[in-house]
Amino acid sequence: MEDPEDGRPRCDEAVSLAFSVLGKRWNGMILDALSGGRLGFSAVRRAVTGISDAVLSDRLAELTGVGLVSRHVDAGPPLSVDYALTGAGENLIPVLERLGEWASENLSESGSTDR
Amino acid sequence: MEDPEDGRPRCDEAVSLAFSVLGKRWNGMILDALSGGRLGFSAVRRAVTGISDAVLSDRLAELTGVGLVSRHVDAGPPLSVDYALTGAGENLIPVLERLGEWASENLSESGSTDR
DNA sequence: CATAGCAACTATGTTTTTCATAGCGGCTAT
DNA sequence: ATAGCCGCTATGAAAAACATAGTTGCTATG
Repeated sequence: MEDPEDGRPRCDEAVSLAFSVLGKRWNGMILDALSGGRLGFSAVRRAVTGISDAVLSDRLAELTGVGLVSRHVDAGPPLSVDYALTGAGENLIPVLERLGEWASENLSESGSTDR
Repeated sequence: MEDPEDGRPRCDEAVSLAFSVLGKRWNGMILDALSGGRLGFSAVRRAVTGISDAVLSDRLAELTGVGLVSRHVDAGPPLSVDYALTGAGENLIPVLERLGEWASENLSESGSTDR
């Protein structure tokens, strides 16, 4: 027998699921950057200050993998690739806004110039 | 002179600030675990499945440092320490709930058994 | 045309984080 | 007395993130 609802506090599964993607560095910021519309690789890099090419490439692939971002290639001739939020990704936008409000009201700019 | 609103998309500063703390592994889950009330070190560890002592210790110090969690020691004799959300931390709860809803509606359980 | 530059990545090697495991001092339950 | 829980800290290994350089394809400049 396991213990079904044993009263012991636990982190909510859904929240845990959310942070399996948002709890990794940059992911939230990338999604936020894309909330304004589709962007090319370099545009995302510029929007998310501090991220490196290698990591960005990795993150975009990951976000695409979980279905929050879609990748679209236009074989021009001037080949161009752009990334955009999927429906699931767009649903996150309002939550990100709430998060932003919370941060600016409850988190001091200083505090963690860590890393 | 910098470029004030130059039209180029950028990740919102507030969101970026939020993820400077929530974008680190475990932090969001720890805060969620504490949303139900104060907990001792081991209780948090049990609530956040998978975290190790060393990392938990680190994260709690960090969250305490940015003012989201408060640490309270009761020198019993049976010495006990507990952690609780501060006002700032509590303000995050509703946002975490939104995040949870979003995750269960838009994120598939599978997908990233990463790490 | 040659040189330089941008876009979109990949490759390489180093630095940081995160991790599992072990241990410690104080107290309690058996 | 022995074992066990609580709240941590120490240690070394594994994984992630990082800066930097290089690649291919196309364009803009001289």
